[in-house]
Amino acid sequence: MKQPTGGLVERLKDNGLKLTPQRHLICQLIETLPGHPTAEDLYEQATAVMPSMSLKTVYSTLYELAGMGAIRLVNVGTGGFRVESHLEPHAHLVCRSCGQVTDVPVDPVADADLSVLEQFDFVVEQREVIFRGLCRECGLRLSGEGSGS
Amino acid sequence: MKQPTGGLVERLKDNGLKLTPQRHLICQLIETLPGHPTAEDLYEQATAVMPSMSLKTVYSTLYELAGMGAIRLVNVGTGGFRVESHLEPHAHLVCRSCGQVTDVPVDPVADADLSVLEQFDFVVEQREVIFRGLCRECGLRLSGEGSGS
DNA sequence: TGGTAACAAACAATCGTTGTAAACTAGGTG
DNA sequence: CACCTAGTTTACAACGATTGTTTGTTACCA
Repeated sequence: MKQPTGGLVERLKDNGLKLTPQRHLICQLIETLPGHPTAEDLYEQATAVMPSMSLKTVYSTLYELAGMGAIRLVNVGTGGFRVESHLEPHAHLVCRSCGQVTDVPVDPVADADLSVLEQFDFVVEQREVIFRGLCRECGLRLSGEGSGS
Repeated sequence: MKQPTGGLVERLKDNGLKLTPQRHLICQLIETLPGHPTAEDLYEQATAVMPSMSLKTVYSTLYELAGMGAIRLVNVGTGGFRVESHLEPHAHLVCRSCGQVTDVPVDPVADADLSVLEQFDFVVEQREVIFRGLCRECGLRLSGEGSGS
């Protein structure tokens, strides 16, 4: 079994989708850009290389990739979703000031007793853990502004 | 023992805000409506009683209540935020088919070792756990449609 | 070579939300 | 009581993110 680490392009083809230049570029960008880009981020980067790229194409391609499980689209409440290409279970830190999203390579729910869920007859397919607060920079900046002068 | 005004109205007054008829109604609705209403839900219910109610007033009041910590506004990725008047730590079940949000009275992160967070210099103020999947009704409905018994 | 199906582009429309400015309301003052 | 002021609500326009529609454009096949 090959681990599709950088295999977005492969995944597209495996799922019967054509590898168009637009899709190729979007896949490359997803694998290249650090952090959790938004659709808009990808669009900006894409138009720098391929000016004719449509924002609609970015959205369509993201939904195609998400539909085949190659990426995840997460909504952390900062307006718009973000592309998650790192699929192992992990948590997110979301800064309430700058909106930055950081991966925490730990699954806080892993050891939890989830037997309570059974009584809800709810089929869990995915879970999401978000820690909201202030990142280092925003913490320093805000406390500096507040007490300074 | 039903509290006629509930706690939200008190909180408003304690925070120096006037208890206008609009705010009173919104507070009542929040305490009355089951589940996790959206701003739009509240607006619908409110206009049924007070037709002049503006959607903007609903939003403003919600942000005022949230600002004083009387409610929480959670975004579970179903478009728009939802009002959470139940503030104890708990998780959410979100159905990917019908969008229904259900409280799970358990805090799966409670026992987790969060010392990893220290290395990120991130001040956690709040946490959110979401289980995504299919609720009972949607699970039955979809499997019924799919396999056609 | 023309036909066809998949795809991308342009652009308008939609949804949830927010900004603006005008209008209203309650309480205090003479 | 008419008037002032601060806080509040309203109508309405605007906004950012996303989606629908329509019209090309492209690759491929008989």
